[in-house]
Amino acid sequence: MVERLLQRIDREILAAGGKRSRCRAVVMEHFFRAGHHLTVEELTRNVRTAFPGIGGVTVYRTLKLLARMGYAKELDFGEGTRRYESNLSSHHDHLVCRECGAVIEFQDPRIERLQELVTRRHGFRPAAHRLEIYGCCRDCAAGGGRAGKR
Amino acid sequence: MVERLLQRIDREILAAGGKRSRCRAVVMEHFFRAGHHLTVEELTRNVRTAFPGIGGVTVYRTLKLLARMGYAKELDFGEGTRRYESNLSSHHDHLVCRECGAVIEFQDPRIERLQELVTRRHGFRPAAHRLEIYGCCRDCAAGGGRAGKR
DNA sequence: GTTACTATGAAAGTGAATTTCATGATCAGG
DNA sequence: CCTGATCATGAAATTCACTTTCATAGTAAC
Repeated sequence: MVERLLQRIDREILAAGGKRSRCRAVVMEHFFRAGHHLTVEELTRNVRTAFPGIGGVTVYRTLKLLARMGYAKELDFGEGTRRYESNLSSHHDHLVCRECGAVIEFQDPRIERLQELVTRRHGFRPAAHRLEIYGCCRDCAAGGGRAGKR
Repeated sequence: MVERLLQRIDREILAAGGKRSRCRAVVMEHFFRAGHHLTVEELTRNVRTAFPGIGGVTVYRTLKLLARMGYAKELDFGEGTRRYESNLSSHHDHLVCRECGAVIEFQDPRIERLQELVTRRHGFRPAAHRLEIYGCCRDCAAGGGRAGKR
């Protein structure tokens, strides 16, 4: 599943004049296997468990490349550092807990539809949007609020 | 109108142990008089026309102060630099044109209501949200797309 | 005034992200 | 296989927005 995808991306890179590389393959594999919303630092840590020598710069470059190719999306929850997520699943928005940092994905076609209406009213041609709701997740609201989840 | 507001903020600062200052007053006045969505750099440029000597650091500090006091809101349209807007008008969201950088504000109670429903479904207690729709504004879609508007 | 603060701005410091550059891989074609 | 040509890599340097530091100037209370 992920293998198939990596092969496709590899072919695309080759067609564009790029070359295969072990490092990049490892980074991409970890990126697509990992859940979502990874910072570069987190992903670098993960990758290093399997490939200790890898430089953080390469992770940056690989994610930028994936973003340019349309396979990754850059997120910004206002933490001062970017997060990346695979762009393969369908569109969704984010609930971000300000207590523990948990991120819940959600999707609601009614919101999408309303956005259509709003943009049309302003003669605006929508290309993308981002909706983030910040607050307090169920666990944190309930009691302790376990830290360091995400 | 703005004078009244500035007096109120001044009193609040005094009550908190701060002191009056010419610089800060000028920055605040320009901030509240200017439209919206200013970067620190833009506001600094504006302020310098009336008060040439002022340092950018003071503008940063004043905006941070206003944000802490709840009179300003920090925005982030993913440009790599923050924008600030007065927090006095009612809640609204933003249409951001990727061609010319124009920002249109809009408000739709139906979107707010749907967000209520979504968060409740996830046991999430919402505190704030941000919705930005990126695309192409009417002017840019129509023809030339005048640059440097915003 | 005098004292005790706070505000200011130049310069230095942060931290994430990017670029540079010498070195190491990878590919195409002899 | 080699041999170039070119891309990929990573350490170090750079950039850029933003923050902090620190000596000086300003402001308020006495």
